[in-house]
Amino acid sequence: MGLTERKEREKIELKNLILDAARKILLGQGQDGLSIRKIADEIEYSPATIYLYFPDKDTILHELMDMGFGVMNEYMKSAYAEEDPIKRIHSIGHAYIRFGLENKDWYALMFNSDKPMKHIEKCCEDWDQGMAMFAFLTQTCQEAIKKLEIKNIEEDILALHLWSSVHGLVNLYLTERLEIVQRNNSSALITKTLDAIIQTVFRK
Amino acid sequence: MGLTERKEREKIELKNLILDAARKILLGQGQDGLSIRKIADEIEYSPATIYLYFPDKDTILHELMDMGFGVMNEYMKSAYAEEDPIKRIHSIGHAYIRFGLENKDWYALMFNSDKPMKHIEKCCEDWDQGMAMFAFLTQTCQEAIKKLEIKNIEEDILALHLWSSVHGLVNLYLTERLEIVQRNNSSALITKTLDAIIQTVFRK
DNA sequence: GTCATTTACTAAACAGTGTTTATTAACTTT
DNA sequence: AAAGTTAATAAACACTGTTTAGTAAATGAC
Repeated sequence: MGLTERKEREKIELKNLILDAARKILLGQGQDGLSIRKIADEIEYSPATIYLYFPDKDTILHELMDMGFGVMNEYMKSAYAEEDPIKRIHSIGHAYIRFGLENKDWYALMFNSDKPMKHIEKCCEDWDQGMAMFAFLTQTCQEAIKKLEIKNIEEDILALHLWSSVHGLVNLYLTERLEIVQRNNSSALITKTLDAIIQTVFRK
Repeated sequence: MGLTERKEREKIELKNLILDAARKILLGQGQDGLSIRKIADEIEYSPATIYLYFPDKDTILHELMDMGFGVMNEYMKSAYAEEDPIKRIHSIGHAYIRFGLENKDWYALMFNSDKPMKHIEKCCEDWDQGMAMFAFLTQTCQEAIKKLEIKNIEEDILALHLWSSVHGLVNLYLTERLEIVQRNNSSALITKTLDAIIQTVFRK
């Protein structure tokens, strides 16, 4: 039965070919520019073929989302290695922002788009990589609170404070609201603001 | 020349009819569900007619955005009246969040959609209502910093800190990332987090 | 080797989308 | 009444996600 195995392999190969083409189009033309027909053109198959490998477009977007978390993890590597919890929070924050600013399309897909989330609702898959990252932040917050002996702050509230701040900053930047409100170098402004936030939170 | 005046009036009336239909569809079916053809159906004209009154769909979205700021200003009214700067920041924050959670479609259009913004680029119109609101927040931050004699914080950095936090919270909620990370009552969690943020920022 | 079955793929269609163009019908002015 | 202007539209163009019916090739059984 060596033949069926080869078939299996070829099926997976075409699946990857589709995802690869989708990734290329996403990064080149954004989520709005990503269509089933363009993927089909790219891999030189008919649009209908794609539906033999994926039930719908949302599923493809969800798979791309997972790839995006892979990219983000690269940015987080040095943060994962950091021993000191406060420095680690710094590192996580800056990595998060750098990832967001440098990967507009990945970011939008992972943190703003509701299409892959609707797919989650339907198919019971979860947002596990996002949850894992938030769990890591919460863990780090707990360590930081313990180390600095901060009172009256729960770690998950602090984690959410930090996450929403960087998420807000990245979103304001990516949707161009920042540069409208403040014309000068908004990318530098974000970094400065993040530093100020962390300083405010952990000041004695 | 009373006739031409009547014509003018009728032109404006149809323009308002279009915007009214657009608003109705936006609130009923979201931005994705809002199409030129649906507007045309609603007002019982042909789709092409709409293009006699608006150059493109983005312009309509931009006009809706302005209407959205009108709705938001209602939420902000009590905040505008508040004398004490710290209480005012509280009030602004809660009004912002309440508006966001209760008006998903307005919020997405005003603070996330890039389509009305692209229209701004093309037509040199600005995001004046958004800028005015941020200016009010910055002004309030300045007053608060002065009153509490806080050192080492610039008012615009603080304002951006607060804005990005609530913007992030609202977005995480609306895109359902919050309820995935934290299953229980995420609306209450947001309020709690906002209170914690303000407490952290203005603690002695 | 031939025939039946399964597999892989696609052309065409459906119902949508924003937008443009040519045309018609009605109203205004001379 | 004729000419000119204006308001509205039908139809088309180039897209979108998705489904269905049909074809051609590879495989399995005899």
